[in-house]
Amino acid sequence: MRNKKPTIYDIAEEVGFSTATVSRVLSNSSYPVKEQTRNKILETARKLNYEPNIIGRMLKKNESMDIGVVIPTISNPFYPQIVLGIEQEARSRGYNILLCNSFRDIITEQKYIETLYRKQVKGIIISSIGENRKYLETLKKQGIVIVTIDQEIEGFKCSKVVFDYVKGGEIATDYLIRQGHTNIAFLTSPLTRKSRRDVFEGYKLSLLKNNIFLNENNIIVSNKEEECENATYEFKNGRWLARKFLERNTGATAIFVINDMTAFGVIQELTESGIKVPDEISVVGFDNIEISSMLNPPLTTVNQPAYETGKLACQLLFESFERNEDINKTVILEPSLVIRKSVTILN
Amino acid sequence: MRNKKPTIYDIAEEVGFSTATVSRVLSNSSYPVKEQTRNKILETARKLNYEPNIIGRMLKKNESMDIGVVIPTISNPFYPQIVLGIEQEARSRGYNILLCNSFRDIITEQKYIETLYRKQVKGIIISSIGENRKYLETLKKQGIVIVTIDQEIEGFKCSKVVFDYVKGGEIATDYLIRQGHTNIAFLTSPLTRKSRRDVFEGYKLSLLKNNIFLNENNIIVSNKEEECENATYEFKNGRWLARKFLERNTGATAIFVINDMTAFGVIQELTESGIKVPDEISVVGFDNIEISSMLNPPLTTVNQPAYETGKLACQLLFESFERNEDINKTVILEPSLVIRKSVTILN
DNA sequence: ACATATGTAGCAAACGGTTGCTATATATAT
DNA sequence: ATATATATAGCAACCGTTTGCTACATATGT
Repeated sequence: MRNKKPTIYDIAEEVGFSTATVSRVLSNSSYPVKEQTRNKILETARKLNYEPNIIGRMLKKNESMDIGVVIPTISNPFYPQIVLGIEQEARSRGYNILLCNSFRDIITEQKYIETLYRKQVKGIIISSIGENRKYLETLKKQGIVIVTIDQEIEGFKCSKVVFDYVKGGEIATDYLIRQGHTNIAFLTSPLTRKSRRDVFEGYKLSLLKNNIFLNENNIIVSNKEEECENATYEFKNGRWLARKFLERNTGATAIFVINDMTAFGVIQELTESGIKVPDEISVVGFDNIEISSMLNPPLTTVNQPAYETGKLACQLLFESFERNEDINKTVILEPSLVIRKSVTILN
Repeated sequence: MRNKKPTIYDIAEEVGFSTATVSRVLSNSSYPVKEQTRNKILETARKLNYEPNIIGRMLKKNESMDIGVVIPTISNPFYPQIVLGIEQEARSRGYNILLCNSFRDIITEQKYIETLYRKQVKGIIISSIGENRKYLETLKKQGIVIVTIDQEIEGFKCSKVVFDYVKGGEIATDYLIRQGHTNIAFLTSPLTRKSRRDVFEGYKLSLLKNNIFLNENNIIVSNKEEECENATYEFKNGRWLARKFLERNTGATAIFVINDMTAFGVIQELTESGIKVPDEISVVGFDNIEISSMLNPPLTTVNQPAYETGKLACQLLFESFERNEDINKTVILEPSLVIRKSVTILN
């Protein structure tokens, strides 16, 4: 029933040459082999449906052609784009990616890193919860290249693709102010992550710069600890935040929401409460995930180039591979505002 | 700079036992080893930061703990859910997944399958374009388990998770008719895939059953060949279809769209043309991707359980592994209608 | 006391491919 | 004719683990 997969030994026997020669032909080595011999080997390989066993090759060369990708969850649409960027870049170099959803759970993340290590990946691209620094340091010492995306790991030296969250928060708020809004609410999930604190920082910076007094009542932070970065969860969180917002009744004319997914929830809650976006309240999000343009109204938001992030991270990885050293380079991605239709101009 | 990773030899030398014993301890073999010896080995392993080299193990045992997942593109939100289902199931058994985006391109798909084969994956879960049957048959003969999802491969025997698309098309149309709609348009991307033809079949079946004459003008098929199953592309396609629909002016009061992503485009185009959904025109989609509930209005759609699909596919895979034979089982997933707010009751 | 089971450990051969080294034949240079 | 370079091929060790087989010591049964 089950054929054994052919090996170079089978081919060697069939053609009457040694496995050394067969290997050299089949691995495109630069080692010279007589044209006639080469042809005979190639032909036989084709005939037997031979495909090299990468495991054998890996063992000998002591490196895999896989790179590990650790993200919170593929279910949040921000991450698939990153993964796509990584994958495209990796594939063009013959590498594959091992996908790991950590759900930002320390244990899960740690287990995955361990597995990747055992699987001899050459590198890991990770959006980490940050608690596994020690472990990652061990890997790094053993020659595995680490690149962080989305989240930095405090006190850990490695290549990283970072995003200027502060500036992102700033330009979004600046924009609202330019449209005449002065009473601007800030709705966010818990500020447990630096990226969120940075966005908040940008918001405050903008207010300060524009001499607008920060009304503490306008800051609404969801209290529940987020279980995982799951699209539905964030959406519901948005609805919760919007309800709180309505209760507070601060007279804000605009809302800046920590991310698009949450903003969708905010908008839906407002809409269902009979409040029109943007006519009565303006909303701006953060991330610019693909569907933000498909919403009704299309969401004005801060663009965080996910695909680019993945692509760059992967490029940094390969740069390290090629130079055969840790380059510890930091690439900073700049935010930009995508103006759509969820913000109105105040007269 | 770069430490060499410790191997069982290092440990064997350190503790003064043979690699055989070390291996037995470190791989949790049932082979009896003296408690004292075991402890000494475990301790040393910990001290040296030892992690087994999976490549070596794989080579010896001749099997990897990876399974390949081939999907059109992770950027279409339907697929991440499938992938998540697969991953969760795989992880619980200690397996990892190698992610491959084929973009439904024959060559890309074929290359990926080849790579997976070389990487000695134990199984492949694939939503295939179907042209690589021959190649997959070779793999199957060599003991690699194949499970298809989403799309069947004509004439290829293997386990599959299929979805009753015909019924899906039927219940959606039934529902519209029950709400009083009799003039129902059907908007779709090219009917190159069986799943789409099936949905169309269901639509026609429902009309027939309800004695409603099928108006050819109500069938709108986008002509452009789809470049890839990309979210933005499908969205734009929806806008194009809606424009065509408006031109045709058949007086339809409801639109059945081939998938949610496309439906978003339809809704946006209608909205921007000043037509209110669902007040003036009802829309029902297909897929029930996560964001469908977040749209404005929330989309009434046919639920295709993506996460379940992935999970079941993975279970079928493991069933084959365990029984060590091809089980060629077919699991049929039933559609259900998710009623939200994009359909109005006609008086 | 002897035979038999059991506990504990090592030897060495795999797994499939790569590659440094050696060997021969042929070509080129002197 | 001799020395040197090049083309072509094989031998065998190696990558890190696993495991069938062997070996000895101890325990158990009679």
